[in-house]
Amino acid sequence: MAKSEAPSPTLASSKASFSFDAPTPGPHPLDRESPLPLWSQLQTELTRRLKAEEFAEGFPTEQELTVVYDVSRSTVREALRRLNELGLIQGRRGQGRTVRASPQPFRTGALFNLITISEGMGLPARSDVRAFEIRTDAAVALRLALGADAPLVYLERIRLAAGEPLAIDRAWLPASLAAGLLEVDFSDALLYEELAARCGIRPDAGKEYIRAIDPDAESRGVLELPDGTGAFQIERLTLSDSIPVEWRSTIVRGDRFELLAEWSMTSGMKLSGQVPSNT
Amino acid sequence: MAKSEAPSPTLASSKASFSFDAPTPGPHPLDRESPLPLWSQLQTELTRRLKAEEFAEGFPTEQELTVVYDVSRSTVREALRRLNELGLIQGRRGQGRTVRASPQPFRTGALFNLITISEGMGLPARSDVRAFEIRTDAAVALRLALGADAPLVYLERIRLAAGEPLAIDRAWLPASLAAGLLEVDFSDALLYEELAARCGIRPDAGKEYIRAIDPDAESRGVLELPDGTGAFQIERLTLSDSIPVEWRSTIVRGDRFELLAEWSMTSGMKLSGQVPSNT
DNA sequence: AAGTGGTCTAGACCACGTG
DNA sequence: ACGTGGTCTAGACCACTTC
Repeated sequence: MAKSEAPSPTLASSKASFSFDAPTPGPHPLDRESPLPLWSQLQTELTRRLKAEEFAEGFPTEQELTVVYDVSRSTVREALRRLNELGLIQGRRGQGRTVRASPQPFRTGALFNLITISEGMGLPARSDVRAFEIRTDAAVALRLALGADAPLVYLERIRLAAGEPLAIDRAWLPASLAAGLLEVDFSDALLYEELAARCGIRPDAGKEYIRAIDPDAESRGVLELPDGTGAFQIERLTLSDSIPVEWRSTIVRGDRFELLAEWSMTSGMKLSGQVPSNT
Repeated sequence: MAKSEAPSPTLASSKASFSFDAPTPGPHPLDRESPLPLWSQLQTELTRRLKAEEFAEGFPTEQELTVVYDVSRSTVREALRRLNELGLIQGRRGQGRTVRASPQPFRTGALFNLITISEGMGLPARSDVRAFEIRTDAAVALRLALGADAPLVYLERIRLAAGEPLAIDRAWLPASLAAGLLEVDFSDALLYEELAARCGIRPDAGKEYIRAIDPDAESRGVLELPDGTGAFQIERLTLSDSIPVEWRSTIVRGDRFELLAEWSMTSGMKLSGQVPSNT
């Protein structure tokens, strides 16, 4: 059922439109010349279509996907397995896969709470890009377990929320892994999404140091932070497959952000960020 | 290399010992008649051998496992994938798989990390008791879900670490529950321990708001906090059996304390406090 | 009976780390 | 150069659900 008698062109039917790059609806072809694995491309592609709500009338079967994207069933399953782990879809033997209502506010192991705190906070992810280039930095390279003069992709952004500065965000990534990011416009993109889509890197572990500081005059100016107000400094080492992929240092306005830790015997601990609820 | 020229019988070599059921060392055969998938049996089998520390000298390669257990590489990989997800082994392209040191000393739900942060921090819990009495406080009573003029046990302490001030700690508890505490000398006692011992109250849930502030002059004086340094404000509502038992407000020196959050796909999140590891 | 996902096989080539 | 894990293919049979 629900076979694609669709008006939109499928990939299998013809090669008529092979150079489409615009955000057209329907399936986009995979790039067999890309260094990214096919399953990774397929995962990104299906995530895109999920967000575009193209599967409102049911998720495709494995068989359909092998035909539409012209890959083997194993490749399809590898991509679907990851989507399942991320809580985006759900499958059952005999009755196909379904799109999950909400991306699970709280998945099994993979909670990205801390990662997403300074990455969006649920607010529009507008940013002011102050620097985006290749640099070297001996101190950062050390933390990334690289040589002192290793080239690094450096991205410095002012994160805005409701039009007002919320944080200064500085990120360094090994250029050997992340050079593919350089063409992205990060005034309106999420770093970890682009990292997955363009570099095939998906953070799976990390360490975060959270401190309370009194920011220097320059930071105060950039953040428009009033006197008598403090700030968080959050430094983060991000790993993927046990390999360091990012060092990040973020300064967050203390009057616009707080951490909320909830704990209970039964459900364990949950940490989240939010705008201050009182005082 | 490391082929098993072992004294223990391998499966591939012969069918000589087919009715072994005892906990013998070495590989046990899989049961092809079992309703359990082969990969599941293999996962169980490898977990058993891991616990028996049979892989102290290196984890077998995929190729070896296909031979020893007589299954396809896909089946082996399915089992290894799960062991990896559970954090028992770790693999990298080109250099084989290794047994992971410890499956993460990470208990399921009941970590009291945050609670113990200002309660001890691993340092001697010396305190300077500045006030300890019955009071009323309308704002605090509201948070404890009590009437505005309900009597509260109020305890204010300067927490010392290595003889230097670390934090100002103010705690309010309903006098109806905690009056039994009044005879304790809290210069050298832990609040939650006394609460359990004398009042039979054991916190089992809580909520903590963590903010970065610029402390006022009085707090700076008490904490001996240098200029140009920030501080944490940590407010906590503690529950026992869903009943509020404590409201606490703590101001912690930013130069002597940091939060460390560690996150991984396999083990979830862990939050702890420590003295800063770097600037 | 037909279609789905779950399991399994026997190959193949490649990227990476080490000798 | 070699062995490792990573990816990919083209099949196959089975268990389960729905019709």
